[in-house]
Amino acid sequence: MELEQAKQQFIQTWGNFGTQWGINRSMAQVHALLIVSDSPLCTEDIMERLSISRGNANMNIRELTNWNLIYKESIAGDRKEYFRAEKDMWEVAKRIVKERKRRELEPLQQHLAELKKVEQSYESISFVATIENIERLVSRLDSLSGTLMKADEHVFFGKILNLFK
Amino acid sequence: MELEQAKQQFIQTWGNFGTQWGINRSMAQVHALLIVSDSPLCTEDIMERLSISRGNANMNIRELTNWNLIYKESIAGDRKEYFRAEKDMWEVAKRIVKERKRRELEPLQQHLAELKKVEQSYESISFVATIENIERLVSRLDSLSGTLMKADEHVFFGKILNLFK
DNA sequence: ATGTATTTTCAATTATTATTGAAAATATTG
DNA sequence: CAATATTTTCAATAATAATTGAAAATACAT
Repeated sequence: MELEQAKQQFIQTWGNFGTQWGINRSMAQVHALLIVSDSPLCTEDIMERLSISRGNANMNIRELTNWNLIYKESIAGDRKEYFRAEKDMWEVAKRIVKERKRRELEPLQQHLAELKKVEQSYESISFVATIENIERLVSRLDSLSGTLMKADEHVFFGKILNLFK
Repeated sequence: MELEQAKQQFIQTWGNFGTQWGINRSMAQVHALLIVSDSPLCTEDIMERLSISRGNANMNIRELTNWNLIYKESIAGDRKEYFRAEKDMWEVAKRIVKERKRRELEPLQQHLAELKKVEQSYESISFVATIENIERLVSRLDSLSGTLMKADEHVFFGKILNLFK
């Protein structure tokens, strides 16, 4: 397979993978494109390479910036903004986890806490127990993600794997 | 808040949460309904409680069954099929992880392996390095999920948390 | 300040995904 | 084996989400 072909394929694969996780295809594809690009790209470049509109490119670039997955980079003598991706994939994973935690786990925890305020009764006992069960799970995922964030990659996995062998 | 109201709210919340993770709203809602239901429910019950069509109910019940998140249950003297949900949320988490691993991580690993077959050249070096970086990440997620699956809840989190304090 | 390049916004459109519901298939009963 | 209950399928429809593109806003240079 040729290099350009392989990159194209990767962009496709990453896009599909994204949609399965609630990330829209274009966003995942812009991300993939920047990951496999050796030099920073501007909006025009991205529009061309992915055949998407300016609006679409702009919106997803912004969103990826919010997720801390890509950075602005200026090129001397050019007034356009260029973008490059974080290429350390462990770092990428950590940032995605961090962001989803903030955007989803935390709000979910609040919702669950609200639900426990249901009026007490014989019938509500098992409901509250279930909610508490979920709270426990969520707070565990939460600590796990916190741990993940702080842990150095090598040390973390080394210890995990040793723990259970 | 009243119990029925709280259950309704939970179903809503679980549904929204699902959509953010690539699971369709109805499926998440059927799941939620069964989680908070004290007795097993049949298709009719589910249709009514969620105001969804027979086809929709049937399809999502089947899908939840494939994910091992709900079970068929028969009620003596009734010829309809009834369903109940696994209520141990740790178990639920493990099954979701197991299923997503099988459906997504494994195919992704195959794709990545393919991409490494790109023809060697000066330009392809960094591409292959990136792919290998991703492979490493994926195989780590893979072991982590494997570990998760076998680990007892308490032991697992106890050890994790001790590790990093 | 004026003109030009660049970025952003957002209503309209298109594409995708989910849902319906009636018909077909299957299972169960007497 | 009918008759009936139940489940499944799937083409049509509806709902949702993504995308476009041109206009507005902003940033920059002279």
